[in-house]
Amino acid sequence: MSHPLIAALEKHGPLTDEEKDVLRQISSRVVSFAPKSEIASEGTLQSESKLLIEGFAIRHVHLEDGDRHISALHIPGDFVDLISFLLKKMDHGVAALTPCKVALVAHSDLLEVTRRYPFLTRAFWLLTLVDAATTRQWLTGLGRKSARQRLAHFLCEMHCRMEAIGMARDESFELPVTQEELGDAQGLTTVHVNRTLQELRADGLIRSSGRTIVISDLQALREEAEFDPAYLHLHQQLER
Amino acid sequence: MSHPLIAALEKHGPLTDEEKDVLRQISSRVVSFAPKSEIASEGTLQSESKLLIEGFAIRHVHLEDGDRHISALHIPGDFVDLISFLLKKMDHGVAALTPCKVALVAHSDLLEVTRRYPFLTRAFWLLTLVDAATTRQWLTGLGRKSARQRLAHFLCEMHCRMEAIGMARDESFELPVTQEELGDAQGLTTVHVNRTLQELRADGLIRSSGRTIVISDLQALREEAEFDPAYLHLHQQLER
DNA sequence: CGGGGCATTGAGTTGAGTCAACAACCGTGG
DNA sequence: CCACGGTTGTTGACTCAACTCAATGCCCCG
Repeated sequence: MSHPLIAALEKHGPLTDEEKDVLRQISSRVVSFAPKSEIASEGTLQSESKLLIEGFAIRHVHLEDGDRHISALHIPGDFVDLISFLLKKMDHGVAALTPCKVALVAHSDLLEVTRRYPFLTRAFWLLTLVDAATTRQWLTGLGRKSARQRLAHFLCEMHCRMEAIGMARDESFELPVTQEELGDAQGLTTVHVNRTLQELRADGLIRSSGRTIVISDLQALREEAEFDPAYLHLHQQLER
Repeated sequence: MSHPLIAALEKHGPLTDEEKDVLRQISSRVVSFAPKSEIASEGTLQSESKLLIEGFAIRHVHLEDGDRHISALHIPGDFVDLISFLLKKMDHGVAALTPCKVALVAHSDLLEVTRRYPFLTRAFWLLTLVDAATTRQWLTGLGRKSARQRLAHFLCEMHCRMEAIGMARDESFELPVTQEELGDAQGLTTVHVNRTLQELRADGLIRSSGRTIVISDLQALREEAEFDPAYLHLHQQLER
């Protein structure tokens, strides 16, 4: 397997050998996290950003009444808290959903990169922009779409992203997320998630057994959800 | 009045004279937009980013059923579509709410800046991160807070941001937004916005006449909303 | 083979939406 | 200076998508 960080950035433009070397150097420290453990806690100061190499993680915040909200689901290759490079204090937490392997990238190294490698800098910046675009997409869903549309949209998004990193086979992929977590992400209760998923199954749009999602009718699901993968900017090219 | 772009970036660290010159040069082209006109349209390619100098603007998307969602409200000093520098194709539109003055910053100039001025590059990047943090905050509101809390939170946020650019006097500020627009932003209907605002007024948290908002009890409003201005990162300093 | 997540189901409730008037405000043209 | 029409704000009556509460079933793992 090629280096996940290099792979992620190369989608947006070819890298020089020197740049690749730099990326390998700054991401060589790898640590593991157990499921449910916090990779970066809300309110803390970070001195390194974390690149998810293996496993799934979420970005979440806790409200006073004990409620939780999940604002992102991260998959391998995601730079889960690149934002903490410039916004030192975490305004949300990041937690492992499954066993995770994470590369620690020191902020001091990132600082050096921004001084010397403008192209890499823009590539990193781009990653945070795509992240933000995804958040906006979720926002629109929560603001104006039905539970059914939101879940459909979420499944389309995950399918697309998993496919992009080679973790979807045909129309099926692993989604190690409970219905409770789905609800916390899409602003729904567990009960309602359950019923809505049943509807999607009954209507022949998806099949799912345990953690495996199979999209039976991608076309129809995307129409339901008004899903257009453009916002993921999977093929956005950067100028040198 | 000092230059709005310089003012915005200097909050995060002192700039050199050279850097200030560059900023002045790249933002010297200023154009006007009438209320309701589109500053940048959804789906189009941009070759310049737009800095709002005067007036209010929104970021919005339209859904198939004719519904609209507003994902941001921009005030003077905001770089409304800095993201289009790297994500050329707009995944949302930006429209003027009031008469607006906008500085056009060519993407080619931004590219040059990223090549030569690492500190400015990081400062620009930071702006997009704060923007994203705000979007996440709205997301959490839509996902897990009541209409009342969301509106309270929105008012706290606007108060804070307006104060930061010197456009709030004491606890009052202008908010040239209709109840319909408020609803489109916070995922509510006009009717419900109306009733909820009345509640906030009745409970002595705010007063409002026309476009002027007066926060009567800032402390109480913030508690209601669980508002913590940290996410606005108004004083986040950047290293050189 | 027993306990702890998860998923599912049923029944009753509610925050927010819908629909439909009506009132207040504001700029414009006569 | 006023009448007019369009936009925005307000109200009332009714509906419904999603929530709450409370069981029950299921499956995996030790």
